[in-house]
Amino acid sequence: MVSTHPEIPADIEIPEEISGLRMTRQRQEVYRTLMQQRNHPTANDVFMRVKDRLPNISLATVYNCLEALVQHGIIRQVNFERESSRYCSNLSEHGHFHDEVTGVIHDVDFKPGVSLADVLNLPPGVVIDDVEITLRGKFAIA
Amino acid sequence: MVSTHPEIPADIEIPEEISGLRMTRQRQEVYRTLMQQRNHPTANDVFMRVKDRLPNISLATVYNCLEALVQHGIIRQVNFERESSRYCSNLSEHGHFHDEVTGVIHDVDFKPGVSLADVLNLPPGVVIDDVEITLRGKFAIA
DNA sequence: AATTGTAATTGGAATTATTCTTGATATTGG
DNA sequence: CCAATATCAAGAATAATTCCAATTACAATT
Repeated sequence: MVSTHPEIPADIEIPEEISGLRMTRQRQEVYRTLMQQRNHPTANDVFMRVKDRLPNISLATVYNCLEALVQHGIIRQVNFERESSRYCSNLSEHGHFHDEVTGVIHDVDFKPGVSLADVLNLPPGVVIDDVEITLRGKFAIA
Repeated sequence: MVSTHPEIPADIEIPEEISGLRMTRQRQEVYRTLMQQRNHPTANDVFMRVKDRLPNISLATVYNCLEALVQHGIIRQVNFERESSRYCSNLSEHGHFHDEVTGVIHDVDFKPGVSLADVLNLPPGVVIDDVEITLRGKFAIA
């Protein structure tokens, strides 16, 4: 099943600091946007949305904030082909299904209890730090 | 196990036409390079290598050739994060393991008989056209 | 409260991979 | 052979992202 996100309150309480990262106003707003807008927005999408609350924020700052959040494991960066990076606050390990018709990206969860090693012939002795699973396709005409 | 490639002869016989694509000299050389150099070269890597045989070829032509070959399903284009695209003549369905230490990319085969649907909770009714599995990690210190 | 050092932000310039454009060249079908 | 079409080369253009230098904010001391 596609993961459904729990309802996100319009205003999220964001702590002063998350895993060692100082949460400045800009970072808070970037993070809040990603919590609320779970459709994998690009940096520019986030920029436009955050401007409502911080009209003076610059795109470079949005990039900086996104990078800082990614570095600290607070959000995930997702790449599709050569398109703009997208960002995602869903930290649970999951893949992405990219609907070729609508362009919408759906999170796809792993079935419980499966491990990659069950599926792939990994080189012996590897330690996997990160996995990216991307599917492209369409919905069958009903 | 990591897929090993069969030995590639230094000079490969390349037909005039592959799956409807006219194999011009430039496309032949680009393709030959990918057959011989199986370490997932970038467009620029291919360019530099092909120049030995076709000194007048341009980078734009290499891009054109690569795109034509990808469109006709003769090679695969692989993306890692936001890096330059890489190209790959291994058409069997496989994933990639990106060694963070050395930068080397290893092909990773699926275990026989496994299907993605066994592993992922796909949205009902989807038709998957393409799968991309990318792992990042390192070799454990022996 | 002022000071000092560090980190963050801004705005614009720079970079990089890739695509586009245009005119020249080659190739194929009639 | 000639016309139509496809391909190529060279460089310009583009788009996403990063870099840079100059402020600004913040935190910890004094």
